[in-house]
Amino acid sequence: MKKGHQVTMKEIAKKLGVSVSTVSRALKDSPELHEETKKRIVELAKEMNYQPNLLAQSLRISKTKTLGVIVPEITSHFFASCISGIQDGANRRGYNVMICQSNESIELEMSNIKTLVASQVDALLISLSRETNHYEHLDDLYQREIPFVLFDRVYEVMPVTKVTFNDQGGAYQVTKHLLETGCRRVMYVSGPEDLYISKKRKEGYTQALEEFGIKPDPKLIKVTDLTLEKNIEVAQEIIDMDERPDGVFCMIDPVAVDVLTHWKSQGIKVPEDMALAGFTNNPTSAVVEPPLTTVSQPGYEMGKLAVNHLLDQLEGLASDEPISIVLETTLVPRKSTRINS
Amino acid sequence: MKKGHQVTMKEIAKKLGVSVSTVSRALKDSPELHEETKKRIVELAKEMNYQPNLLAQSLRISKTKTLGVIVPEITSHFFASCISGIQDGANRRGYNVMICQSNESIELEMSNIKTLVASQVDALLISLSRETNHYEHLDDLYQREIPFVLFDRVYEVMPVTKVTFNDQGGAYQVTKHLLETGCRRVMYVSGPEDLYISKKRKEGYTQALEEFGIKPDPKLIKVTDLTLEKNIEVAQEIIDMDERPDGVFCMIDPVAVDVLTHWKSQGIKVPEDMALAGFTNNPTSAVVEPPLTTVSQPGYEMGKLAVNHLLDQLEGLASDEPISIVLETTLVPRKSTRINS
DNA sequence: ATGAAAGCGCTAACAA
DNA sequence: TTGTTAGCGCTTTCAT
Repeated sequence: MKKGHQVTMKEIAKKLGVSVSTVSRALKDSPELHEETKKRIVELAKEMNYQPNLLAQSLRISKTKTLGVIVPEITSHFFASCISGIQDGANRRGYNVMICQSNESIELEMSNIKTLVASQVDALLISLSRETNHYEHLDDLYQREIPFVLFDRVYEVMPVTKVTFNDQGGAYQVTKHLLETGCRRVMYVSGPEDLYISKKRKEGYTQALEEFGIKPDPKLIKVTDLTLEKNIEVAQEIIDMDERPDGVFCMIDPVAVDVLTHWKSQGIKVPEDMALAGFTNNPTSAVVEPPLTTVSQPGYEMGKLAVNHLLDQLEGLASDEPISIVLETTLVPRKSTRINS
Repeated sequence: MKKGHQVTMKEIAKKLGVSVSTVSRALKDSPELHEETKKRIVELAKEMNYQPNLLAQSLRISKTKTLGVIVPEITSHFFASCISGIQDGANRRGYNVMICQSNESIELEMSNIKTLVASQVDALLISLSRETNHYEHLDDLYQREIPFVLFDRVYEVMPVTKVTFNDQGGAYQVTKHLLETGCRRVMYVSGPEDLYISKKRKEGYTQALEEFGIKPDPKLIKVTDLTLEKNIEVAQEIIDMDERPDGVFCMIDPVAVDVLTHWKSQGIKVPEDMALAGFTNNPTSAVVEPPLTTVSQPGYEMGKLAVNHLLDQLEGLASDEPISIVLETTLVPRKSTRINS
């Protein structure tokens, strides 16, 4: 399959009997040109449907006006929202975006970085894979002074700009909500314990308990690997407990949805038997029965903020000093938690 | 924010006292080199962490090994799945992918095409925006011999490769299912009538009715613009009908979910009062109460097929003749339709 | 087996 | 006001 020919400056120049530089100047509206020539060139360019070759341009000025984005999973609604925010923010400022997904694999994450760097992206926005537990590839970027920011799934000690949610605060809010609506034995269903968000949300959970004078009970913490099977296993374990909790806070909505589904199949009533809450505000959480109390994390905003700050830095509008941007979350109370009065 | 320096062939050449061409040859493992020189070069390159500048390479060989993708909405689960399939397929064959979303706007669609073409992508995969009702921008691509395929939202008469689902077949399946489970007054809730899928699914709906000897009744067709408000309005109109349908097939899941939610709030029981079915098999359709009967469209497969055929064409493994690939859908019966026996 | 040179399409310093 | 020249990093003939 052949590819059609693209009009170049050279051709325009030849047709008009001027030099390529004149064409170049005319096309970027340089003031030092004769109005007449400029007009002729611009008109012919339009007529011939000239499109600049961004490749050549980038090579020449060593800037691609392209950003690389790496997310763990494009099909996750949250990350899709982030991407959407990044795209919109980038486009508005004349930048393009190359998106890669790591599929939660550190290998792919590293190879994604490699190709994006080879493609000469001006900077990167990265959300780390679940598997990522060593950070040479990030160190390498840092070493080579390739600008990047981390968002949502960050490596805390990396001295670059990081954009995160106040996970602890969100977990605090939702746990407090459970306590305020009458729960006294609140359980936390955590994801893998080395995950940043697992830890942070646990901290918020503990904080709320302590504020209510409740001593955290290790029996009231369960861990899932986030697979459907394990989620169901955990759901069943909760049913089987001698002393069941009266409220359960799951680290992310999908876990809560799986738990809910299993419970319903086992005749457990939510919130009457046990209250249930999630985190993230996925679309599904709103449509399950009963609708799930959760914590909303605006991914679109996160993406937009991250890209805007990155571009501010790139373009010298903001200091290069790495900063940490923390977005607040909001509690979304729904029927899966008791509306006590 | 400055960007770090990248090692070039020139530097390697200088360090080793050889020419750039020799380095180039060594790095692509040309057979006509002295083994010894080759080894020295390759080793030094690795040591210096040399990464080829894809920009320069692309400019030279006029191939970027990059594909452009345009989807209406990245946050839609279906399109995210398509993208995922496209990415995986492309990466496996050494290609990168630049993704854009049109936000269902023809303006953005056109400008996306423009930037992708300017970025010299080797080919495009496009799913048209809802707004797209004229096609000069596609004609233009065609004229300029820039390879592209259309997927899911296609322009039927365009002589390029198109990948679609058997929408008519899917609609037929689900309507037939409604009829087989006892419905006799089956309604079709359509999206905007100029949409390709609105039409195709209506055809399948009509076909099933006719097969059951039922004459299509214009009163049993309603149209929504797919907004929440209009969906609810339609849901209420159905409730208010003198002669209600006993089964409703909505063109896409989100509509069905909105209808279901509204009905539940009005005390309508599904499927007892009316059966309900959707199309697409969105994640939400599985978790609503009752779970929604729907038709599954594997987006990942669609993306993979589309990209593989495109690359086959690009690389001469398949004929350039445009073909039409039609994927079959599968009925996913759930509790929102009566399980009659 | 290796090097010199040209050129991909563009920009920009320097000349004129 | 415009042209000439060099060069971004790479590949690829053509010499040697």
